Amino acid sequence: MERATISDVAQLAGVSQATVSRALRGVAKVSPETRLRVEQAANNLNFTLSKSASALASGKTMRVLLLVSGTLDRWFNSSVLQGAYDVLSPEGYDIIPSFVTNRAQLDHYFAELPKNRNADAIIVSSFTFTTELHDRMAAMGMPVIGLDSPSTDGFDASIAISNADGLKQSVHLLHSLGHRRLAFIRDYVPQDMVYSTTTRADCFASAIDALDAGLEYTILTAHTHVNTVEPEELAPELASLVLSSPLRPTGLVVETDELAVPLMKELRHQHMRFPEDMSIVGFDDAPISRVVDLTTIHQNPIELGHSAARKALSLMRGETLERSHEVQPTTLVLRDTTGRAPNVA
Amino acid sequence: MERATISDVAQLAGVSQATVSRALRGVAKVSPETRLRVEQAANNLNFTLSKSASALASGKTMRVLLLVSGTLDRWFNSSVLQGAYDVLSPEGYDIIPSFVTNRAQLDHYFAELPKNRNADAIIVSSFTFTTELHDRMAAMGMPVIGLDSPSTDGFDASIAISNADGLKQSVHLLHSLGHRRLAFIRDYVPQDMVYSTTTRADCFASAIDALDAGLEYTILTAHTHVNTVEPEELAPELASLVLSSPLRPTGLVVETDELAVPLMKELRHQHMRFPEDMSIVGFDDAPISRVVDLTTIHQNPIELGHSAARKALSLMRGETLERSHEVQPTTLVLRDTTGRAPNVA
DNA sequence: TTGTATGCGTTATCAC
DNA sequence: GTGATAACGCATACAA
Repeated sequence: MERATISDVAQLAGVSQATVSRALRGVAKVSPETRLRVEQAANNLNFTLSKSASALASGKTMRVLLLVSGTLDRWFNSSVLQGAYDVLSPEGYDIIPSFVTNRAQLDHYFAELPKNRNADAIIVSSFTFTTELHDRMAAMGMPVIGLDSPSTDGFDASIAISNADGLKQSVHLLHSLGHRRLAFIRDYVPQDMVYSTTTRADCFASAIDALDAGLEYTILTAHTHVNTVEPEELAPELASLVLSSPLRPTGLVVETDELAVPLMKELRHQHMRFPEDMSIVGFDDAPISRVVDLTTIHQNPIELGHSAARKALSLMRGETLERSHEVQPTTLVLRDTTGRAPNVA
Repeated sequence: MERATISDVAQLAGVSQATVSRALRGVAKVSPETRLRVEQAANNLNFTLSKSASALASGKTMRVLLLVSGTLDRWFNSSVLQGAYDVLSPEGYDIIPSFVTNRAQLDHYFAELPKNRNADAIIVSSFTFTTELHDRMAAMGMPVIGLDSPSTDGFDASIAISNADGLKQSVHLLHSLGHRRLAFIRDYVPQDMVYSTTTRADCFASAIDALDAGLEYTILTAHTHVNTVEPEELAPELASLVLSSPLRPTGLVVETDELAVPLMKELRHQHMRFPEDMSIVGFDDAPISRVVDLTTIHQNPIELGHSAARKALSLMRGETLERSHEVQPTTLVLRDTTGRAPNVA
């Protein structure tokens, strides 16, 4: 009843350890008959190769780390995981997910885990890095793939979306609908920020400046960080920020759908109608936005996961990527929460 | 620049490999001074233990498998993952998630992966098992923890929720609100069913029978399986099933919130008002249900993950659980989609 | 195509 | 409390 080892299989098949190893992995030259015999023997003994032993002997762990910012049960993160799984799993790789929510945890993660050959590559999602961290990653001795990172610095490869494009699309939409006073809504930005979504506010401002159409805008920030509470708990505060803003914005752009939805709900409680009184644009095209017919900027985190995983695969095989750093386009999804600006003073 | 091994550290610290191993793991007797010296040496060399080597030598892989039914980016599954992570990660365990969506994949999974000592335990979520699979699991040589499984058979431990209680609560609620004709809505149930949610229809029927209050009911099933399409694509079909049912139900109980939300939206397009014309109860209390104020049955998959992980931990340590198989209660969450039955013929 | 021999980096069992 | 040393189960030159 003890689990069998490779030599048990070898013995039963009447061949050497080495041949069993070759046959089972389908590499090198093994005659069809031998292969068959080995496979049958392995089957009889209920045998599969030990990952630990293989890893030790070969130097490849067949594991890739996935580090995300924020908990694993968030839509974006779990979708990235699913995407990475889609391409890595068929190739025999295990994915080891983990997450951090602040700079301290991030530092600790990089200080502890990856000094060693405990994985063949790491995919790092949605972080803003310091140059110090870049150096540390570069010294890690394994490919580091960035996903949705503001910079490509320190990454061997990366896949990102263009927050700038997305925000530009939002701004242009609202502008063309006649809105002249816009607001960007976001949650609290920690000093030790690690989230790349925080760059969206800057993109929003840049888009308006670049448009140069005389639009006024303001950036409204909640006091509480959304990761410490549920998004809907921020809604009252955000709503009051919007309604009490001296600018009286008619066009709202929100950092994420997750934030936009409860905000919109709260504003409706305050008798604001969308899009008659106000227009609102989210970001992400998360499933929730379809439910409430929210106009938003589409991105596909599963695809990001695919892309990052493919880059990881190539890098692990020692190939050189023709395009190390790529950017996925974002698209504007028009639904029911945007319309012509109201005729107000 | 080559990564250091334990002997490099030993040399630098002026001790033996064995002592380094003991010191770094904080086990057995090592004098404080020695420990300090070793730790400094390890730090200087940027050294951490190799998981592969440790696993091979010790026989413990420090890995636990998490097998879920359905993709990893679904709310329930990613929450379970997060929960398991919360308790396993601090203990030094890696979690290796994977998923299957049908019986064939499930069989393949069990045929391939776990014959071997590639993990110390496995958590299996939301499956309906055949006795054959039970036997296979029992023979796997590692603790098997069930999560949300209809039966405790074949599991060394398990944590579940009471679907029966939840459905009973739904039925009683609708009954006490005066509803006399109920319908249970679900998506297509594959022949080779692996999802435990499919048992909910049975619970619904049993609850009505047990109530014995003369309620009439019907069970409405979509033709397409929700895993092959987006939930909202099923909405039109489900809505027409509801509205064309000869029973003319006024109280709807839906298998999951994920299904209830688009159904309700579609029914509203058909001029049904909730709860004036109809009442609807979901199941899960997924975040989406809060957004649309759906009355539903609450469960907490993160807690399930915690519980399963704790059981796994104990089992891996060779402890005997005082309560191997536990059931978490479900609670009814009243929101805005349920009300008194309409006064119709 | 197949077999032999060595090493991968730890842990654990002994001694001391 | 610490140091040798033999496993652990496999991959891979190198031979044959």
